[in-house]
Amino acid sequence: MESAARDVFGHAELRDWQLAAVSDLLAGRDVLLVQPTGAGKSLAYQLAGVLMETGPTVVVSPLLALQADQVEGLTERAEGVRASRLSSAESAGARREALEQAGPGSFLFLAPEQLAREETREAVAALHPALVAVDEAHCVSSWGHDFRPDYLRLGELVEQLGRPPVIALTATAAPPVRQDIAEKLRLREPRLVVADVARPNIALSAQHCLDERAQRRAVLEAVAGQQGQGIVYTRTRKLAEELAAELVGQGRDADHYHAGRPGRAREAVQQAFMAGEVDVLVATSAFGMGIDKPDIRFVVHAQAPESPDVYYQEVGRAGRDGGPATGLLCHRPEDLSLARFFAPAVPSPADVGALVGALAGVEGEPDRDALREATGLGVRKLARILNLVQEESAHSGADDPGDGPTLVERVVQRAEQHRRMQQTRIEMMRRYAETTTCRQRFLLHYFGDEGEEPCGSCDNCRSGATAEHDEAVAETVAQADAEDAGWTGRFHAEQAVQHPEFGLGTVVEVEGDRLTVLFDQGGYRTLDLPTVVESGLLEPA
DNA sequence: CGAGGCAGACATAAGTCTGCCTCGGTGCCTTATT
Repeated sequence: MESAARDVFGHAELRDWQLAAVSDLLAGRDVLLVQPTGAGKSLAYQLAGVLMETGPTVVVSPLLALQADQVEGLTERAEGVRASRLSSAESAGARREALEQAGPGSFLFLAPEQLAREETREAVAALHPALVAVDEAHCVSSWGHDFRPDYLRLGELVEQLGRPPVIALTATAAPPVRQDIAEKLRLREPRLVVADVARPNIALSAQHCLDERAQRRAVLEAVAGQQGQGIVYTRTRKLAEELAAELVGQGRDADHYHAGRPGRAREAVQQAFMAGEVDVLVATSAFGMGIDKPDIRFVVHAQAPESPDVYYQEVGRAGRDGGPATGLLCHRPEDLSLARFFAPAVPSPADVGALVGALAGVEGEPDRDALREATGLGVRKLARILNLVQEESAHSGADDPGDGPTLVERVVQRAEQHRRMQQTRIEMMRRYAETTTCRQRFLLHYFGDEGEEPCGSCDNCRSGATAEHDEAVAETVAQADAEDAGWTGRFHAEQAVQHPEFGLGTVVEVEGDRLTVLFDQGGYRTLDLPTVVESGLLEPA
């Protein structure tokens, strides 16, 4: 491994986790790798790929532009390594050539939609791939459920490739996202390699705004006080354009980026930002995936995003070089209404029933055109419901038991559960915005890290609010102990618990007389500890 | 879920108010037209 890293990639040394991941893959074991961008995540699958002797490596990657970058980077950096892309943008000739040249040690990049096409999948399977890498694997969880449903099929599709070892890679993933990835990709007892998620050089802060005008003013003032390059994230395209125009009016080199701009303009803006010609990029969530720019000094959110997951991913683009950086969230409660609107809708029992009916008696992979014909559902809705039905069938069978809930009911419940999870993530985002304690620590706990030390650099730590909060918590506990209240010390972070309504869960955080639990069924919930203990609601599982 | 635009009511001038409607983020892919 080390000589291949040196000879092929020019890397003198490998990190321990890279060695561990590669040797697991070579031994045939699946890996789930959670490491920040720039840490050398890609090298793990690339090194394993060149060492595979029986076939090529298939890399599933979400964006065509990202695939192009990866292909280019790999061919340039690695001595004598073949890499190509398979997408709708390639001519028939280029596709044929890519498939013909894909031998052992080479790399084939494609989107999940390509693997979902029978023709492509069969051609790729015939190459007997020795390894599958799923890059930006959080997309499985964040996009699979509604936006790009083929992401949810990856587990099944990879099995049809002969099921070589699979490595899933992502920069950030909270525990339920990790579980979702492992489940949906059908990973087999994967080795979990998780990096320390702390980013101590990013000074976090949040500002509550009373109305839209105050919110804009807060953003513009924050940017005016910043040196170096930065990103302003908005939730709508319109706001991105307006804020960029105002910044230009103030004499800043600003521009805007969103999916509504023509492809060429997007490319040009991104390049200008990477080259340092644009100071402030005002963007929707369209900007960022695959961006590895070390010297972004600030990330300002002009509106609150839909979850701490998304927030940390976006704010985490600041200060990759380890130098000082800031992350400011300008928020109003109304921001989250947009997030609620965007949460995937629960399909109606009638639609689910129509699909379940149309599926009756169908063997193997159903013909989607025929299903659309039979149900009258649109492509997207159909894909979403079909995923839910197949998930539920795989989980507890497609047959309706005599007395239990029917398949249709179970599918609707599954969708409701997913929506509930999403809603509680929104609620956690609200709590982050409004917290009076250390923001870094809040996020670390959310991502499953137990550290108790405050960061010292966020707004709450600097104002003394964290210290005040921690003192009050300690006092509450001390007083309860003095009164022998009986609820202190009963629960701790990471502990498995059971709730009569929400089912199994894991304690995320205990703060004095409140605890936050992540439930499999109910999502994130904050409970009153004395009540919980008194009524015996929560049992250690 | 909430913001913003528009029409119409109200009432007699250019304004407010109400109700109704529409819109809002991420990207593959395919196919038809310039």
